[in-house]
Amino acid sequence: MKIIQVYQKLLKNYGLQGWWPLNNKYCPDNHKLELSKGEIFEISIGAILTQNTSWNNANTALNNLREKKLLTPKNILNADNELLTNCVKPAGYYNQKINYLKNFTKFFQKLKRAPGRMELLKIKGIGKETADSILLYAYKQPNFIVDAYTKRFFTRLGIIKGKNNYEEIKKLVEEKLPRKYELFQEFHALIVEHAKKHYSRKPYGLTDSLFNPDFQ
DNA sequence: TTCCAGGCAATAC
DNA sequence: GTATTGCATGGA
Repeated sequence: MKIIQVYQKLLKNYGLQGWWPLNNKYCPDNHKLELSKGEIFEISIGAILTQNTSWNNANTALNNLREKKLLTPKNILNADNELLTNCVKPAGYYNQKINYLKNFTKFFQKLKRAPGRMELLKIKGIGKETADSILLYAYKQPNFIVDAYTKRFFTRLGIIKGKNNYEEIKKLVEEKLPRKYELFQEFHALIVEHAKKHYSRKPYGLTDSLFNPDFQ
């Protein structure tokens, strides 16, 4: 099956996902909206908080920060450390994440334009997936995000085999699909939605009735 | 109780 | 360059 067909099948089955959730809401018309600087910051902070953590846990932390008025660059950097820690705690890895948040925020404060991927990757705490999440959802750059779900799902479909690294998988998708951010946003969100149901527990994909002909 | 979540950096080989 | 390990909360 071609990659574009995988996307079409997911879209037909689940519909538009409207990522990234902002202020506890998904935005189906996110594609058209011009994001404010505050919204760009919130998406970026959320991308860091959700590293290897469920969105539910990350979102609790995000709401804590919002409640304490810490969802602005200035206030995060001036925040009392104990307060910041308590806000971030539900997201897990809080000792690391409060520093990751500060590192990104210092970078963000000086930013006058959309960041480059390389610049983001230099920040301690921003790896490939987080950088691509920020670029794709906050800055609407056509970067495909590769995550653990994507690797499992594509492996199961036979799209990738064995030891593909992040950049190879990313390139594969970006070269085979129209380079539009709207498409990459929806595709990634759809993969996560589908994979949550069928690729969370080993053996991965055993219940994947949508893509396994044995179930049809 | 065990397993896993929208990873990353440091370290070891 | 690839493999392993520590980081941590909360839900299923």
